[in-house]
Amino acid sequence: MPDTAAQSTAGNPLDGVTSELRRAREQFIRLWGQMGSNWGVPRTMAEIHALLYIVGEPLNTDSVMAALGISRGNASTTLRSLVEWGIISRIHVRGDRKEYFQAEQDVWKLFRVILRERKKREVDPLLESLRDCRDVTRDASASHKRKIDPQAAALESHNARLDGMIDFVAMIDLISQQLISPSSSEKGPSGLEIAAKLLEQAS
Amino acid sequence: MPDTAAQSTAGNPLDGVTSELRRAREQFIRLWGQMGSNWGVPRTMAEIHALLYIVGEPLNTDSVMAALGISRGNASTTLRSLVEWGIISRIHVRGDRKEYFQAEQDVWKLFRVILRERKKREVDPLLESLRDCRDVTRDASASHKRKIDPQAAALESHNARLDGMIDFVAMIDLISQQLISPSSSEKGPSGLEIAAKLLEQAS
DNA sequence: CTTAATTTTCATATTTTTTTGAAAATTCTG
DNA sequence: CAGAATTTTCAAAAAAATATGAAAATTAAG
Repeated sequence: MPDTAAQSTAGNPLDGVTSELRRAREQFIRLWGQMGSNWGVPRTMAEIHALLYIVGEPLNTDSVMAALGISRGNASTTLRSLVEWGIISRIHVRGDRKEYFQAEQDVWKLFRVILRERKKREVDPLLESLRDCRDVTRDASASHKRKIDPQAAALESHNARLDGMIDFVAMIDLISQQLISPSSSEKGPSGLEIAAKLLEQAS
Repeated sequence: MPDTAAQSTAGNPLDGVTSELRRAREQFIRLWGQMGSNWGVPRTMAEIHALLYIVGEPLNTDSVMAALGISRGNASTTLRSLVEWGIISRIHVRGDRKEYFQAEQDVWKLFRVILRERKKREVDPLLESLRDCRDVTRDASASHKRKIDPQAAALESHNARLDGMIDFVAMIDLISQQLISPSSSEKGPSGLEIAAKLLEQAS
């Protein structure tokens, strides 16, 4: 018997519930998967997360395979990746040798985790690279300025644009830091506080 | 002669400048393209935007093709898409029949445009779909509560989770609206004001 | 209206991303 | 430690996303 979801005997968490509940779960999973691919997250990754979030309780690999109709390799790889992102956690169920996975249930915490990871993996490296890029024309600008070089103006405005972009990304970086910072995560609804702050000026 | 960038006779805006400037431009374009694909934007789309942003002046389709080494079809389609997003604009140069394109130079404006479009295209439909999804189990919940149904608890917690997610997305939606709103865009550095507000609480 | 320049379209090709599944590695269990 | 259950790996396959380029459509100019 090939090791695929179709033939698996593991319980499919989308079975054994009322048809409305099942339909709602499937719809949510589809939605979340779609949204993921809009934002550069592999569909299956988003779908597994959606499944674990909406089912609420820990599931093992076979259940995930059965619920989403995906292969063991795919499930294994994607689950691991989700664990690495800190979006789901491994759970050990007493009396069962299989590993279980469960999703963070606090949506604001989830948001903060994703923000932290994307900042670390994408924004920080981008900022560093942008600064390296800025350095390419730093000395050139000085040397051209002394002569009355025809390229000087182009160099000036190029640097201004690059600085504009760097300042912007640095600001995004700083804001992310604020949203991620422990003070935001330890006490209270946290993310909501920040949101409220932002919305104050609506008046 | 095939209609490709390699054989094009149009001026490549990455030529005819000092080697530092050229290198800086190419590096920036690569970076921005990479960042784009991290966030679900086709690499070429991000690269064209990067090119127009960093060169600063309007370029025609042939120049874009030459600079990035892409086909006419690709350039045409992607430029159009960027115009539809409101990220670049068409420019007509007197005495030249060709169309030129130029990128918004204010990074905060660019940010607001992208936010507006992603909200319109992705967040708003998502929210609507999530609410539809919520409706699937709205009546069910009521009818099951009356009997002492074993599914009632599952339904309850499912609805709670879905509501949590909906509230979150609604909040994101509201914040986006604030950042996009005319009051943010008409007077002053705008985006910066909001950022400052966010960072106040750092103390 | 005709002609030539320019832009758009879209079937096909290419590239990139994602998935599969069986073998290998690992981890429990007795 | 042996054996079985479980998880991971990764080469190959499939699917999805992007790009090409030549033909068709459009647009400006004479």
